[in-house]
Amino acid sequence: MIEGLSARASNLGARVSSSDVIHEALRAAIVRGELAEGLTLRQDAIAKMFNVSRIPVREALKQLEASGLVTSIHYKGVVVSRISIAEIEEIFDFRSIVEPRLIAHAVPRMTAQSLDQAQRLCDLFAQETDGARWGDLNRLFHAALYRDADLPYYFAAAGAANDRIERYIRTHLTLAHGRQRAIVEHQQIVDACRLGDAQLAAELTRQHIVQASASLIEALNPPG
Amino acid sequence: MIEGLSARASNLGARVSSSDVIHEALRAAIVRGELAEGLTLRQDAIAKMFNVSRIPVREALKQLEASGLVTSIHYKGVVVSRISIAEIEEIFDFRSIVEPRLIAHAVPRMTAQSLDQAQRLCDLFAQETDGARWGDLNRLFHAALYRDADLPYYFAAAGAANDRIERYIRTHLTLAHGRQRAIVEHQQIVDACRLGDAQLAAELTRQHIVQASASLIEALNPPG
DNA sequence: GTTTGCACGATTGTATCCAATATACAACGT
DNA sequence: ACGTTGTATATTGGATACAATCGTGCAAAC
Repeated sequence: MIEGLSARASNLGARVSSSDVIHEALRAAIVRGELAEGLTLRQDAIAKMFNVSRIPVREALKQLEASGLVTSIHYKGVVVSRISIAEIEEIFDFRSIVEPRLIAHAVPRMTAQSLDQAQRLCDLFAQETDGARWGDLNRLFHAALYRDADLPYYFAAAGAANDRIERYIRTHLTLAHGRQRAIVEHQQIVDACRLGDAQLAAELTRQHIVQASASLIEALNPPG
Repeated sequence: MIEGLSARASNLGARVSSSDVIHEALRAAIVRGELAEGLTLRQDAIAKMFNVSRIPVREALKQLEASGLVTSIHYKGVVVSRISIAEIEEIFDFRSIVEPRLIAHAVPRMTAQSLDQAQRLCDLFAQETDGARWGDLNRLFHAALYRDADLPYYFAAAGAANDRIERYIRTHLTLAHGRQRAIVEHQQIVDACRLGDAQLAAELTRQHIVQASASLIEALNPPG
């Protein structure tokens, strides 16, 4: 009788609050570099965009503040966090010890399905011509490799670290040199996973991150 | 002329909002285990305690949610996050790779003043008779060792990881065995720092964390 | 010309109020 | 007795309204 409904049923209880929607939208925009560093985010303007009051906007901003993507100044507003070159280096360094641990743990647990998906994302990344998509595909690729690690805290920590520097990774990937190198290194990592060599996969991941950091820092540093 | 004021000047712009005060109070209470896991936090009750409306309370709760200390369920409320033994192990493991990096970086930068303070906290920890203070002193001790590393992202990451498990560290420290061992290991770490041996300090820190994890997990696991 | 005081608008912080939803329990039929 | 339905209450999510504060421009004073 009512079983026919189940296909159309949705989990209404899982409906997200406005503040969560706004939080995610702002997060994505900041991470992708669509909102420049130092930009002040006006509560009223955001509220109007989403057609809500300022209350959920403020809650979203508090969440962003907790993850460090914005900084708030009393009675002045919140601004998209600035990040120094030293901090970028530090966060890359952080990734270089966290992500190898993730992939090393993931390799022995990796299903053929996950491996296929990683390979597919690897190929898509190599073939994609739209520069705006490279950042997304890069992130999806890495996430696919780490998912089977079953280390939620590490996974979240790596994600948070990525959020802080993804902007720069994106610009890095637009440099022909950086992207070519990433394509090669991604394939090497996938191959190591396919071989089941966790140590190799970890070391390649570490080098991949260190390389990216070095070449990005070089590009960012004022020539002289 | 006006330079004499600088010592008395305070950053008025940094005046905290109600929501920040509430956030910090809740955070401290959860971290110390004064608010049990699974407890639902009623906005109204908290608002009355602080004599404010529910708005700043909700903002504080959103911040806590972002750092994982509470989980929110739509239209039901926020509850103090439960944490599984597997997660506790994972977070200890995370600390065991992050904190050695911090101390290794700190050692060559450590001032005599920091070293003295670490030694003082180490002694205070060993002498303190009030069990409720052990957790605070333990945390202050570790923070003192990491401060000079000048790695704000690592420092914050270690702090966040600690927040999630500090409750359990506290119970661990109330076990005579755990505390005695911590006292010895703390002194060894300080000694390594005084010698300027970054590698040794890092390795001792790693072992300190691994030991604590093992003994705590053993205590938590249902006997059988 | 520079500095000081002040009024005004813009913006944030918070209180109060309303709507949406969950939970507990009573009423009811079988 | 048992499960179902209706209803009251508690609680959250969000809108509106107001207070506190900041920034700016402008005029007055020196």
